Amino acid sequence: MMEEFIRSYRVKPLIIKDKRVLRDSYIPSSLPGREEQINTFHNILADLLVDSPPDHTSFTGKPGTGKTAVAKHVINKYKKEYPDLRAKFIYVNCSQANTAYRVMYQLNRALQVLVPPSGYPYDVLYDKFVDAFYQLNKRLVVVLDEVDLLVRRDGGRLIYSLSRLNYDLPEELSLTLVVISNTADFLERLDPRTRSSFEPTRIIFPPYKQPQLYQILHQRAELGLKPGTWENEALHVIAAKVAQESGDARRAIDVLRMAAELAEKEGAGKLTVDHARKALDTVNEEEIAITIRTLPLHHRLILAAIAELMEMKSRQKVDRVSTGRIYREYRDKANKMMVSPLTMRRVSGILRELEAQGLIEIVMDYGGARGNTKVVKAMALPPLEMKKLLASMGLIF
DNA sequence: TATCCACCGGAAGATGGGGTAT
DNA sequence: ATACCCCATCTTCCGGTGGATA
Repeated sequence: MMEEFIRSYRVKPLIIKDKRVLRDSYIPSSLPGREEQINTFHNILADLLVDSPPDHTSFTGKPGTGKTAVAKHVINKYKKEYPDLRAKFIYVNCSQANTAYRVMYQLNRALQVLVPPSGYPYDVLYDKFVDAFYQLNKRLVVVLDEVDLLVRRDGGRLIYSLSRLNYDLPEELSLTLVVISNTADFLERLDPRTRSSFEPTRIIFPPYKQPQLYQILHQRAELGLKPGTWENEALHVIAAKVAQESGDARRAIDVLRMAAELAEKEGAGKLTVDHARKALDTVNEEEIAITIRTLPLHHRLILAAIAELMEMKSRQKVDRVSTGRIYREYRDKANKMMVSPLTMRRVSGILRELEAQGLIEIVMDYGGARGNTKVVKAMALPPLEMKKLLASMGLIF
């Protein structure tokens, strides 16, 4: 068995030419279906060519609609074509830098200022950044990717202070913000003060349609797989399914990679429709397993409680899986494990977190005299499988 | 039309664990 | 050792909320 395992990985790849191309972090030289967005953003930055400040810009669209790729693509182009531009581009991903302090830390680092990653007063970092900015004497374009994660904690104070900064700057300096977010209403959720000093040009990223997804997959296959090792029909199958469920190019590319790996492992000479179909299922389950594995203890306990109740519901033993019902089930489990349970307020919040991670589906139930509550409508996996998965991670019931 | 259920979810504060500077 | 910083997570407090019911 061990030998078999080793052999399967020592086999010389027959299909995959360049694995990096099959990852979503790879940025190809052209982005099918996003020509309009590229054009718009390109034109906004064109102000830099006549040394005037570009407008603030916001990118909005669901995950996997090419926002980050377009931003990087256009910026790379400027860097390459106009190396002497009196401007500097800074990219910050707010999924890691999700507080004002950490963003400021990144900005300082980008300007070669060394500051500690924590422990300092925020104002000191801000002042150091402004000093370095003057010193640099170039226009700045700051990209804040996944900015919703920052705004959720910070309430937009950083965006406010960075956009306000422009009013104090001399003619030859400017700071342009490019904010990238997954939610369309993120601008509306900023506080009014911020919104009046920060009015970005909006670029919208609609989900990919099937033909565009096919083009994207075809492009990746051409670059990442050896010639003649795939059936075009397999790409069509992936494109069709993904277009129908989400239009998420990242997922489509993940599925393609998984399909190629499956074909490779089987020793098949070609990536077929069958591999595509199998990959569509596998990717989903694996993602769920990974998400659950990284969940903190109480999240898991709550998920286990939900699985328990959902199963009972399918046997008509429970009529609805509501917050209060979940809470009591969870509390019992926690007590049994000698863990002190969290409060209901917290559990209510965790339910929203589990929903955001795609593990459960919630609907509000306005039950009149029965009161209002969240009700779990569905889980990402059937309750029994969910229980099995949780049990395999050391949670015993 | 007032009441009331069973929660919702914002705000603010406590807690504890990371850090720097002196 | 002491006095500051930042920050994620959780608790406490509490004013809503939609619609069935009286």
